[in-house]
Amino acid sequence: MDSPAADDYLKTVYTHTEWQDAPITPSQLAAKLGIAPSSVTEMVKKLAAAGLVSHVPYGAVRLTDAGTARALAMVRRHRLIETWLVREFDYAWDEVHDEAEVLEHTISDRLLEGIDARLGRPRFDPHGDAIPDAAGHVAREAFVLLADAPAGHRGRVLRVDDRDPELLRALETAGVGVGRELRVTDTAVLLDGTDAALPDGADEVIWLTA
Amino acid sequence: MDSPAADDYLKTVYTHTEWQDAPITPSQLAAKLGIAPSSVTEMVKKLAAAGLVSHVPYGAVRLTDAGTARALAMVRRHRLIETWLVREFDYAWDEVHDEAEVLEHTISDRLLEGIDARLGRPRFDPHGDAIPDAAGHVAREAFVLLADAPAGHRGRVLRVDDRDPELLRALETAGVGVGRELRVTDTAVLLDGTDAALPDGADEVIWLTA
DNA sequence: ATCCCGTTTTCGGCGCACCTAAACCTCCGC
DNA sequence: GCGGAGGTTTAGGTGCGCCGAAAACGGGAT
Repeated sequence: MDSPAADDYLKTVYTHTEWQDAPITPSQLAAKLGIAPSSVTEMVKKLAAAGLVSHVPYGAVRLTDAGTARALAMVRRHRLIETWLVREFDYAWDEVHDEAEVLEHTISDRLLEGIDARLGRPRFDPHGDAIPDAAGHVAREAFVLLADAPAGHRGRVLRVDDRDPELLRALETAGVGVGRELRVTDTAVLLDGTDAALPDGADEVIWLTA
Repeated sequence: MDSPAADDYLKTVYTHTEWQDAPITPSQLAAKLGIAPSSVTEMVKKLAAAGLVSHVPYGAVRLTDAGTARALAMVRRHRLIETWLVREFDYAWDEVHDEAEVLEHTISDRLLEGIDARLGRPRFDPHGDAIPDAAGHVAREAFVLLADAPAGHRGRVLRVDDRDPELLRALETAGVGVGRELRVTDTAVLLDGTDAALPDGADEVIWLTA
């Protein structure tokens, strides 16, 4: 059970629980992968048979240790490739996702290692997502979703979800990027003391330090 | 009719006639691609229907103009990637083929352009094969296969076939590389005036200037 | 306690690229 | 001019990952 498709499932299950708690359901998996729910049932059955996920009928999907290891390897590939495209080929942070999505399945371990070495073994990608090291270890920091941050909260932007390029560009324009300090009031989000005028939906894709 | 598989067929048909005249037969195609002859029949039929190759039943396979354009694009990708791996990741010239074989299908036009620019738009790859430019133009020089070179012939190594890594390493050891000058006598091949002691089969993979 | 509705699964099916076995052409040697 | 060997094609079949339609499940609302 090793194929690009299987790797995509594992990676998607992993990233789902990276910034929230609830395990992923089959329909959520289908939506994120852009495929029919019935296809998910089928693939999940195979992954479960291979010991990569655990799944009881009509229940959620969880990674086993073996599945987590495989997922971490894919996440590492994806994020290293994104970092590399931004640093060495001047891709903007909203342009790297699709290319990385393909290359993560096709680059050899050797080339990946070469890229990692050349980049100086970075621990975070351009969106602030942690890059697992070759052994699968991940840097972690306490976080809160901007939408959940209470009035008065101050925090550094830890991470911006990379799935909506348009939103990413809007944030760029607004001056919001990984590392920037934000302050939450009950009516607005402040950047350098003034209203950041965030685009719609921004509070659902920005994570701050807790 | 555009798929990695189709591109592999087109590329293989193209490269077959790059250093010799006769058009490729279905069985030769099957052998080079490592698949069954019947699979070739099937795919060639589809390629012919798409106007990419011409083929009469029981006959050889030839590229149409459209097919040639597609083949040149693939050859360009393959050779640029090989060049890049050697120059920027210290791959040896016998190690690049497999990685390039995969990446040529998955790298975007944009990234390819970035690689081309970064390499300074090279016109030859590490084996001496010409890299078509983005418009499909190829540098060409008169050549002769070492096995066909008459006694007394002197020439610069234009190209070494890259399909046999073991042979490539043996040539490396013997000191034979692209650009080296060879002299053919009726009993030996001389490099710097002394017998180059070429490995078996070497004369079938080395091309010299005519 | 029951019903209902959204979620999940089952079922049959598709396209792709490949396979083997068997039938079929071609053309060379006699 | 014919037979046969070798190359080519046809026929039938496989695994993979996907689909839509319809059946089955199960948890919240009544």
